[in-house]
Amino acid sequence: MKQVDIKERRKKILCAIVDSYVDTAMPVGSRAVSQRFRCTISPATIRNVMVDLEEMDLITHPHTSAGRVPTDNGYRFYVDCLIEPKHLTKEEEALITRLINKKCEDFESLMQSASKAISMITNVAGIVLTPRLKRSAFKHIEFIPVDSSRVLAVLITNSGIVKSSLIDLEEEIDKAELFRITEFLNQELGGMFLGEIRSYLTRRLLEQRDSFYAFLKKAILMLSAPSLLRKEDRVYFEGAVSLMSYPEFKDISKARLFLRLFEEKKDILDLFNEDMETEGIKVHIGKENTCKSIQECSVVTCNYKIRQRTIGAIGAIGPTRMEYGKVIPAVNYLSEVLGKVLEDLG
Amino acid sequence: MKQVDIKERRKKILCAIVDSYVDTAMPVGSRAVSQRFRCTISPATIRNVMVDLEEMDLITHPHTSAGRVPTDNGYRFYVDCLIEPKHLTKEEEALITRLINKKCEDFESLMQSASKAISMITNVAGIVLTPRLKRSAFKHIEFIPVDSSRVLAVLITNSGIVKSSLIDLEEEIDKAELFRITEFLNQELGGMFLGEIRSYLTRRLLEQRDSFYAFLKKAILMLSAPSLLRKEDRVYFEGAVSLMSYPEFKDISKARLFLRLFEEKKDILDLFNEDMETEGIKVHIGKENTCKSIQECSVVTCNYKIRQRTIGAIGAIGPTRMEYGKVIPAVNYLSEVLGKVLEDLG
DNA sequence: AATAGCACTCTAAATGTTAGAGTGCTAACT
DNA sequence: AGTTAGCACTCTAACATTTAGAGTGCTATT
Repeated sequence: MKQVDIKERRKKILCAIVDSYVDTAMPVGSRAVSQRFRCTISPATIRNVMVDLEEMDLITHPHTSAGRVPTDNGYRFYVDCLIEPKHLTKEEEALITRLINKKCEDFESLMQSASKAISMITNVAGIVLTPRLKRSAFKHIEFIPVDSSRVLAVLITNSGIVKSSLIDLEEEIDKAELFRITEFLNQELGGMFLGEIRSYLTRRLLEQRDSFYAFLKKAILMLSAPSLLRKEDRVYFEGAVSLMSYPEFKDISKARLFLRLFEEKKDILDLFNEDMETEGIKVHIGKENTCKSIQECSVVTCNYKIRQRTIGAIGAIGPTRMEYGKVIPAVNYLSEVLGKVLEDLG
Repeated sequence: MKQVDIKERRKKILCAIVDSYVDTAMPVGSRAVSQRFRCTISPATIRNVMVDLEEMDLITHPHTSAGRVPTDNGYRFYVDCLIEPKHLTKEEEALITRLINKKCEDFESLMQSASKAISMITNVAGIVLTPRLKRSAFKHIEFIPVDSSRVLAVLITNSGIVKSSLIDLEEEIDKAELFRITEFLNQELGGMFLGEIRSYLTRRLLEQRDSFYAFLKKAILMLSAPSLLRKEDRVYFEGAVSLMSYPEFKDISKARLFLRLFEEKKDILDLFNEDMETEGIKVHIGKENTCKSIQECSVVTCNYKIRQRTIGAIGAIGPTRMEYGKVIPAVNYLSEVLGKVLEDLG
């Protein structure tokens, strides 16, 4: 019973330290914590608890005579056990709907608005990955002859992505055949996930022979433009610049390290692609990140879906000292909104 | 005669100061300049000339006991009179061709490679504006029925841009009519500049009557999707992060001011759009820029063309202390290359 | 267990000091 | 004349020194 009580207080004090540090970015002294509890606990007592928390590697000392700062472990504990999922305010939800709806007819602006919305609400950088092409479903394809030997393939998916790719056939185009191929593909592939199309068609090819074999082979060829089915995903990244005013980045070399993510988005892509495999909110704190350039940052990600199927991911990134209680519900809420809007669009 | 001689030397000394400052970012002392001339001129003499140059507002003093630094006027004079247009080295040209050709099948990557190429060669940030839609020529349009009342319009231009836009017709689609409209538009508009299409069709509309009037009106309606003919241009911006290692940006607030361009690209767009009106290289130095966030930067821009017609602009941006002698030919060369590649693509 | 008191530690800001880079001026030289 | 050498002077940047105060850890007390 007493034990539980102690633990409870430790939690409260840790919570106070994290909250205060997140708010002010200054190491938190025992006096400051005491005041947070309206002086119901004296600084000396708090100091004792602080020593315990420090032994548990939940907080540290920058130096002897400084206040305490949460460690990565401290944040982890805070995120896992201490914050209850807060909800967004009505105003915040309204802001999101406004931002998203204003631009929802155009795919690019939609992605941009979504990442901007995250960044505005959380005060950290917002990230949105375009729906993964492989996970999108085939809706329609059309081939538009451009000149005597070149064709523009236009692919429409259920996630609202329209991909086009110029295909050089290196021979005269037979319009009738082009038409038959189009008909065939649209009939055959409707609703299929793009990632499966290639193997499906190759399988079909093995079963066929003679005249239909040649036809099918040509159809496959038409889909093989590199940018059509396996185009790399894009990353929309907003609000990173305003992060630069955080004291964490007052050292320009740290700022640069972080901003590099901007130009070299592969690390982000890898991280998000992996997180996409599992359901719901994921939080990566500081050193938990394998990627070195964000080991003083935290990343919050969430998958988003179209018709129950995960198709992409969104997230937020900022210094470990971020308002997890706000960031997590914001990312969560936006993943739902984005899924819905894309569903309507597709 | 003597007068001319003096002026000639002033020029040489200014040139030395600019070159040295561009190279080292340190205020240039009389001794350093003297050494640049292999001590053929003594520091004392140079000091005298420096006083003259300072009176002409071509150089300044950060403080009494510091070396000299070029003013905006100094750079202006340097750019206008002192550097002769250097050519790119073979290696640099090769690098450009390599970067560009690797990605030229895909429009987006082409733009990105072009701006990256500028940034790599000049060591400042590279900027590429997508071809302005209004200045591009109509090549082909296709309407793909998506569901009972919605159609996807796909527009192909001569600059390789493929724009698509979902159109909600709010009534059942008559396939035959859709086909006739497509035929009509493709026949009628081929080669026309997109900026002229709207007014052309409206003019035609006034001449017509009865059945054809209704037909034409519907055709116009089909082209009126907001993102189809008047979609805003995109800005590709590469290398800004590596600029951050310049001493000019060691002050984080200056860095932020500059990076804001990244997220808010309107200023860039305005500047480039204006420069696009005139032919060839334009250089804006420091305070010459109306936009406040780049008043300690210089911008070098150049239009690029398809079939003799200006269609977009590219450029470079960095601190006023940039290697103009390298940046100018690089931007110039890339504008030519980009035009040619786009011509082949379209 | 909780608290008050006190000596101790460490930082950050303020102040002082110094070396050296660079100028401006004057007088001498060509 | 224009050019140069010499020298006193200025200013900064870097380093050392001092000091106030925030915060701790420990011990004695309640």
